[in-house]
Amino acid sequence: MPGIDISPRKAPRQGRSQATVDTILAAATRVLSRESLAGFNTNRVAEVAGVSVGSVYQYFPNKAAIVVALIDRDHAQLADALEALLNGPVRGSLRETLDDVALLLIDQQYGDPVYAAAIDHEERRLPTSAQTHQADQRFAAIAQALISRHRHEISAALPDSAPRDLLVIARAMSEADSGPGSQPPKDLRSRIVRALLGYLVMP
Amino acid sequence: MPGIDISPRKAPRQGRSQATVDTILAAATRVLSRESLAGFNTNRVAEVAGVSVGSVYQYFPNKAAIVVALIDRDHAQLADALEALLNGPVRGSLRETLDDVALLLIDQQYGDPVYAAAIDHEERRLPTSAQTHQADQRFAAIAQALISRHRHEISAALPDSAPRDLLVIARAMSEADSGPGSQPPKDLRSRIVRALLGYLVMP
DNA sequence: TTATGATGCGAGCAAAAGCTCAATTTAGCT
DNA sequence: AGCTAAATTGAGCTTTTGCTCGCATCATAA
Repeated sequence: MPGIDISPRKAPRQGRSQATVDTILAAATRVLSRESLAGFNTNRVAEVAGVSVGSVYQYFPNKAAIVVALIDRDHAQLADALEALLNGPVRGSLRETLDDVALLLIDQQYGDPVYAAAIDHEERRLPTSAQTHQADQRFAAIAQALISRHRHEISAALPDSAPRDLLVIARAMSEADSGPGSQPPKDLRSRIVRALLGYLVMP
Repeated sequence: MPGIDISPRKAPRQGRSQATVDTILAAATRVLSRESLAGFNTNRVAEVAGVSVGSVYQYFPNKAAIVVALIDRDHAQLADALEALLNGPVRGSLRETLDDVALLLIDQQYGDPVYAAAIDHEERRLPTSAQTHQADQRFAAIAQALISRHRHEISAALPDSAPRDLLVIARAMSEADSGPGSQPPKDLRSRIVRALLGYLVMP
């Protein structure tokens, strides 16, 4: 089995085809949200999108590529939100900033739990696109900026992989046991802050 | 689709059938280890085990049940190892104990990375068996014991879900980017300890 | 208008894989 | 030996689903 090739088949040139691509991605989101991964197949996506399967495969070489496109979109959105947070007008303490970050991640996870769980799941299995790599670098830079800004409150002997560790910890805690329709535990936000802050200030 | 039923089909009564069950589980482990989830199917498991598919379905109602059996086995082994650690003759400081715990988790993850990744992946998707629930309770008790024993070094205002958080954090960090054949980063162990200890001592 | 390429269609092919079941063999017991 | 139930077999049924391809339609420019 020669890996999964997710390189795009063709780029949309006319306006209507771009609209088709958007419709397909929106439909894919809806299918994942309503029927989870179990109900996610290309025929169903086409049906919900109101286009034919042929059109789907005009722009996506295979099923995986659709999901990767969703992953990339979500990553970019999250990176945007985090950057807006860090570069925004109000700059609070380290704890306040981590609190905001935690809220962002929780919202993303619990806003559409079934969809988020499906995406999380597929993220581990699918090949990483160039855009995914790009988003990862943005995440690392964001964490690095946060660390630099508050270095006086933070352990001097921080591991090199601290940025990545922070993301891993925060995401894992957000994802842990978020079943369909469940509300986030009231103390989840403070627990995430505890973990992140604890990691950072440990001497 | 009424969820996945993994209740056992029949219990082996004779010695040879117990051996068959063991052989099937061993084969399933090998298939996951060598060919990952992509190559994991019931026909292949039967082939590697040297039995017929029919025999597989004599004891496992469906493919998922095979994986759940592996998950339960691994959880039980891990809980055994952790209990041995905590109840063992040598009782070190909190940091030393966490260091041992981290080593255990890393060994489990990197000893057979492809297998471990596959199991981790399926764990999120499959229904939890009674045994899984039992193992979870053992994990919680282990963490609780650890916390009680070192409560003088630990924040008094620890969240109720601290035991679960510790496990989530430690496992997520162990699992993060362990590709096939890769060695664990030299500092992974200390980073896990940093995260756990940081979470526990945060005031 | 007409030529050309882009876009869209959808029936259906082909492969994969989960699982069944009627027939057969083996083990344990009297 | 003879009987019964447990255990095993494996060809193949059935369903699912990713994906193709020949044809139709639409947009744009000359």
